[in-house]
Amino acid sequence: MYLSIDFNSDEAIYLQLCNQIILGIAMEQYREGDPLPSVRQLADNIGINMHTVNKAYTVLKQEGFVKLDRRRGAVISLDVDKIRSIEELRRNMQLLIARAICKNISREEIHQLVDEIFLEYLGE
Amino acid sequence: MYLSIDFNSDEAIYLQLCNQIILGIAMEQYREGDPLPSVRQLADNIGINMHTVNKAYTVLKQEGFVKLDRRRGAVISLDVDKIRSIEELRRNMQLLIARAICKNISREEIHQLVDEIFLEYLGE
DNA sequence: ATGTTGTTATATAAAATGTATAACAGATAT
DNA sequence: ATATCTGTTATACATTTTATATAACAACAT
Repeated sequence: MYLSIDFNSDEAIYLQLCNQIILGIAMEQYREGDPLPSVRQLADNIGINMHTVNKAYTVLKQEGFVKLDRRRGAVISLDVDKIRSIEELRRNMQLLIARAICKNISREEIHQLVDEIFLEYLGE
Repeated sequence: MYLSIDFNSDEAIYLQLCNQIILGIAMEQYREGDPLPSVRQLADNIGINMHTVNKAYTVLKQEGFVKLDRRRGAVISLDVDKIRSIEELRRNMQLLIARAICKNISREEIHQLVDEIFLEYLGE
């Protein structure tokens, strides 16, 4: 479990946690059913407060990446609401592509970037 | 100048302004050299504070989308630092794609989405 | 001169973020 | 049973971010 937090980042700690865990799932470091560290363990490990980790886990639960269980703690559990996910992806992608167009980045360059990232994640 | 602000959004007003203006540039509603409304005009128009608009304009300047001029106000002016822009795009795209993979969205579906958005923006 | 720019300063209020303790109920292992 | 581990909830506090409210300034246009 390699979670590196940048305390000087302008990004909130709990969001950094969310993003890195989602990256870990995408890169198949974590799989369905795998447990995450308990909020107290992870907080101690990183050197932050328990509630910051708890907030990250709560967001991940809300967004359908983990389930929280009093017995086993936080467990990777993917709830795939594909329609909703694509809607959200489209909204965010629109903003990224708008910025890209303003910076003279072409459609082809974006396609290539997408392929590179998929290769990096899945070797696909 | 259609700028619609959602006051109930969790997204900060000045960021909504930034994003909509960048969308406007990408969709070629605004072109290089076009003036934006003055901070006071736009603030009055929307019904928000002058400084909120000023912050949006300052961020847009910082990110190379406009130049600010005491004479003419804010003017669309694209500073294209392509290398830096691609780095930023890659970082953000990595997060989007990680989320997409977790939600069983395929590489092909993302390519299609990119094409749809380009069509929407540029008819390209 | 008057009015418009962006800019800067100060002050205030609300919300978001992160920390610090503490306690609770459910589950597990001994 | 007891101790220990879960997530959960509550309270309190400090800091930062966000947004507003006034006010004034220098540069420029008419």
